[in-house]
Amino acid sequence: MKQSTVNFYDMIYQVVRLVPKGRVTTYGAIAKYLATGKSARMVGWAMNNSFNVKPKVPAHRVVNKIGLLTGKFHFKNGPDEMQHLLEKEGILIIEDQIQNFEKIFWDPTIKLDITN
DNA sequence: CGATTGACGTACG
DNA sequence: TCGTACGCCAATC
Repeated sequence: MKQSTVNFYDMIYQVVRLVPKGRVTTYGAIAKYLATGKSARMVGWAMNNSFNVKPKVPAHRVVNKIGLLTGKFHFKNGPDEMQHLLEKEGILIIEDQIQNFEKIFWDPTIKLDITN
């Protein structure tokens, strides 16, 4: 394990934890925020490892660019858990796709959002 | 050590 | 508008 890689993952975890309740962000947004640019895949890879990290990361608030719950199958509690958690936060999901995604989307780059 | 895969994203047809 | 191809970068096989 290289320290640089650990640091990279740690940054991702911190960003995900900053996502407010009832809001979601995307892998690409996080990757861009970390200046990794096109390496959005690495963000997803970090999420996979996030289950082994403490405190645990709310990975259910991270979806792909179109607001699709692509990573729900990776959840330890089962794929339905991710959608359930999001719905519990007030997010409506239909066919694994977040409704009003643009409205609840939280960009880490902004991070100062007033709409709350 | 080389080939394959993957919780993504963009480009192209 | 939808499906396919390719690029990124690390981890795994």
